[in-house]
Amino acid sequence: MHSPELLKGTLQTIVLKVLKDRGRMYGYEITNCVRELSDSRLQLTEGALYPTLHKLEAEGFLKTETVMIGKRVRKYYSLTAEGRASTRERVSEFVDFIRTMSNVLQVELG
Amino acid sequence: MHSPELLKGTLQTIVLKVLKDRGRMYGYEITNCVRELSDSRLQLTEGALYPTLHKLEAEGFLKTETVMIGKRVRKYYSLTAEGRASTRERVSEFVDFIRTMSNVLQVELG
DNA sequence: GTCTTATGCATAATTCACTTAGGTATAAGC
DNA sequence: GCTTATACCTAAGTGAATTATGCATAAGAC
Repeated sequence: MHSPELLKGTLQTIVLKVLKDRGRMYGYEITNCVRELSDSRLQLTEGALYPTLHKLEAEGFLKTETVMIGKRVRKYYSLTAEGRASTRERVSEFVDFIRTMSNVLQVELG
Repeated sequence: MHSPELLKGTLQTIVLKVLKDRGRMYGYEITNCVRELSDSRLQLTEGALYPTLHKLEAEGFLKTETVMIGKRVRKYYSLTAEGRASTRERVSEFVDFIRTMSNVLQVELG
């Protein structure tokens, strides 16, 4: 696991990007997806994930669709057009930030 | 300027690393140094910098030396042995975090 | 010669994303 | 039946930042 401090400010970007790459997903699925993509280095907590999803929805970046699986509720999230635009922005902003940081810290990436 | 959210959790690492690279520095100098290294993309605020320096000193990572320049006080900071070890750790942790993130976000760096 | 900018330190109140800690409920494995 | 996995949610607390101050000396513009 990484120092969780570093994750701050990147959670929204992560959520938006995996939704962009995979299309429709539900919360629990996003958690597992990120854990796999990160080789268990990133473990999204529910207390962080669900409020983030609700916020992104309230801001118009995500839309939802609720499905019943037997008697259990499952809430699928997907990007709106605005969400796709925002994802592009945030990812490129993140890449730019990394370039800047690697300059300040004098480290090589790639 | 970058979205300031991304900076969270990286300030200590930045301070430690520039001190490692440049040796003795004072607060105001660190601010300017980081601004130059980042092409004005990172602007450390005093309200964040000074408390951070004090904290790192209290934790034994930095030591200080106060010098009078005319009638003005200047407080130089430099790394302790522990500070150097911690810097190595944090920088490599940051690089590792970036690798993980580039995997999750499916972006190419370098 | 005074007015603005640069130098240089510092702290206090507030914000906000996250952690921690709880709560509810169904389904599957053993 | 008991534990684990699935699946949603919220509330209190933390802590690193922002924002807003405050103080003081030195330099440059004009």
